[in-house]
Amino acid sequence: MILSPKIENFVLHCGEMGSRWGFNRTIGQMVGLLVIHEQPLTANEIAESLKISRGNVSMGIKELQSWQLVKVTHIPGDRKEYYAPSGSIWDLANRVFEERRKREIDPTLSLLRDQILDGPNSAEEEYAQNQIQAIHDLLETVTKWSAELQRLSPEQLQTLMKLGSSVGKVIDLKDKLLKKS
Amino acid sequence: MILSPKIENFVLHCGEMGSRWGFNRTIGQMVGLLVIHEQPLTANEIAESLKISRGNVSMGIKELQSWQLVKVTHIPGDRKEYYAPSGSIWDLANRVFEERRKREIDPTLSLLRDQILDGPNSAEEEYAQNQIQAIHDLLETVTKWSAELQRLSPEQLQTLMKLGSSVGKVIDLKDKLLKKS
DNA sequence: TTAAAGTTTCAATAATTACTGAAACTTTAG
DNA sequence: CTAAAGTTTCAGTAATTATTGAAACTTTAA
Repeated sequence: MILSPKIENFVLHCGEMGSRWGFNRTIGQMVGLLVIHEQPLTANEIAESLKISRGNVSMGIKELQSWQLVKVTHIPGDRKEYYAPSGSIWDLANRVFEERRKREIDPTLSLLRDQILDGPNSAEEEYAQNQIQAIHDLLETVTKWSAELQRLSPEQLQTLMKLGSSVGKVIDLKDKLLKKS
Repeated sequence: MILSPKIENFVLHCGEMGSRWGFNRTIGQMVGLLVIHEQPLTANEIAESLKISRGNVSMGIKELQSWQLVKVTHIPGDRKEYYAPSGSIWDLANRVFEERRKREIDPTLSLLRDQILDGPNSAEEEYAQNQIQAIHDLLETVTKWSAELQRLSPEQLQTLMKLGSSVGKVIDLKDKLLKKS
C-alpha cells in the first residue's frame, strides 16, 4: 500500500484541510485516501498507508460513520471489513454540509428560541433582545434553505448551481413566477 | 461590566460554539459580547467582562479584524479605542461565510487545479484523476455561487432566502426565464 | 521632552485534543 | 467448544493550541 507521489500529495493535503472541514488531520487523510482509491480498503491498509496506529483508524472510521461518509463492504470468503466512501463526491459534500449545519447552527437556534420566549428582563436588555431575534431569524432562514436544498434531486441542484450569474435575474422575475405556480 | 444572566448565557454559548464557527472559545465570546452590547466596548471592558487577560483581548481583536468583524471607534476627548461589530448581524454572517470559503475551499481548489494540469501519471491514476476532477468541479461551482451571492444586495438575498420551498419551482421554470433574459 | 495612558508582543505555561499500543472484546471456522 | 482472525476500547502520552502576564512599544497631553 505505497502511494504514488501525486496521490500522497492529495491525501496529505486532505489531512491539512481536515480540521477546517470539521474533523482532524488523520480523519481528513482517511477521507482523502478512501475517495481517491477505486477499491475499498481494510483498516490495516489504511493504517499502513497513512502510517498511523490501528486503534486510530478504528476511531476514525467510527467518526466517519457518525458523519455517514463511509460504507462497509465485504468480500466473499474474507472476513475483513472493507471501507469505501458512502457515495459520490457530491453525496459526501452534501453530508458534510448537513452535518455541519447540525453542529454549527442547531444548538444556537435552540438556545435563541428559549431566550426569545423568555423576553427582555429589563430595559437595557431591549437591544440585546433585538439582536437575538435577528440572529435567530437569520439562522432559521439558513436552516430552511438548507433543508430545501437537501430535498432537491442532484440534477435539480446541478441546474440551480449552474444558474450562476443569472441568479439575480431569477430573483427579479420572482413575482411573475409565483403567480404562475 | 457585570453581565445579566441572560446575556452571560448568550456570551458563554457563543464561546462554546466559537470553535465550530471557525475561531476559538475566547474569540467566540468576544463576538457574542460585542454583538449583544449596544455601546462599543474598550479592550479593558472586554477583558473584565469575560475574565480574560488584556493580552488575550488584544490578540482576539487582531484575529477579529482579520475576519473583518470589528470596527474601531473613538470618543472625543478619550484616547481609548472602542470596539463594535463591523455591521449588522447579516453583514457579520456574510463575512464569516466568505472568510471560511477562503480558508476551507480556495487552498484545495488551487492544489486540485495543479494536479489536473499534471494529468494521470499511470493507468491506476485514471480513477484518481477522475475523482480529483469531480471534487474540483464541485468546489468551483460552490465558489462561483458564493461569489454570486456576495454580489447580490441584502434585499435580493432576503428575497432569494424567503423563496424557500419554491426553489424547486424556480428551477423547473428556468428555461422559460433564461429565454426572457 | 517626558511621563502617563494605552496597546502589542511573545516566551512560558496551561488546557485541550489527538494518537499509540496493549488488553479486552467479538466473531467465526473447524 | 476453542483458537485464530479481526475489531474496539481506553489509559497514558504526545502534539497542538490557547492564555497569561510582564516587558517593550506607541501615542499624546502638558
